[in-house]
Amino acid sequence: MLSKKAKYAIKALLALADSEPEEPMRIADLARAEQIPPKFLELILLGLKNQGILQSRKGKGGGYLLARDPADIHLGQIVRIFDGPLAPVPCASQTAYVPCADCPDEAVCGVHLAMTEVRNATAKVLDGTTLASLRRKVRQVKLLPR
Amino acid sequence: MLSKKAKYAIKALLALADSEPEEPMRIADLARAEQIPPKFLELILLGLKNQGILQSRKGKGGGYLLARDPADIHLGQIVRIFDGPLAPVPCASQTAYVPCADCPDEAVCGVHLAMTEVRNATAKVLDGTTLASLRRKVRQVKLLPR
DNA sequence: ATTTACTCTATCTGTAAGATAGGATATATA
DNA sequence: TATATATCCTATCTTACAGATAGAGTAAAT
Repeated sequence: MLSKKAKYAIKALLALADSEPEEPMRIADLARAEQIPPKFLELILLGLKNQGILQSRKGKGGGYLLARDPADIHLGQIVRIFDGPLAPVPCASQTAYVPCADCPDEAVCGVHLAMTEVRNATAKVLDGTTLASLRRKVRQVKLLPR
Repeated sequence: MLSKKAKYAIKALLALADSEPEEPMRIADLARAEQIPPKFLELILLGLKNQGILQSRKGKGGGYLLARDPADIHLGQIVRIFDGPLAPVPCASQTAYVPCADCPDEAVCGVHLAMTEVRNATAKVLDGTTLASLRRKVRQVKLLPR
């Protein structure tokens, strides 16, 4: 399951990627636009800032803006920040590998084998999706007659 | 994250698929072989039985055995039993779809779009893997020189 | 009858998610 | 320099769930 934090983070980042590049957005505005509890969003944006995804400006006219190009911000990174490794089991993680204490031989473990495939499939999608590419897809759908 | 229940279930089922087809295995033996807390495994096997994956025999010489052909038991089914839908968000689930209360238009939601891709990639792996196919892979690795 | 092994319900503990509160700090501008 | 504005940061609350254990009940074999 994707946590609310990760979900809200993606929504907020997407909104920022869709707004004026040099114009900061306030927490309160972002929260209202994306239907997110403001104080909760505050925490999330702060986390994203500490990870170098966002930058902030204090005081009047302040707020948050993207610290990097939307084409350089991958969903995989966002999800990992809030929900940890993508792999369903620690022994299948590439970025945060931890062996199972009980497993005598990982190479021959069915769970390890199957879950490594799941983690690779997930990583392919999330590390292959950027804020820019996702925004592009959303826009494409918006143009479609419905 | 894969729950311990789902993980233990897969391990136990794999062990059963690897044992004599008509010979029941006792909870205690299965627990020892797979390093699973016995009373916890008990619950898990019971669940699998109630879902028609396993059958059981009581009394001396009793235990659990597969209720179906290993080629007919898919990992996706097992994971769904214990961990619910594969999709990271309910609005991306095929088997247990629930719309987001706050989402005005799902078709145009970036989270929905990306997470649908993740769910499809995950389902492709897990619904495409059976106890039989997984056992085959494990055996293949076992034959490899290491 | 007795042993064996599954069946079922209840319960316990710890941890984490989701969320809120409120004071501290920095910045713009009058 | 005072004041309004907005982020920064830490603490805390509540609830739910995962993981696990206990123990009495039931059915089958010998």
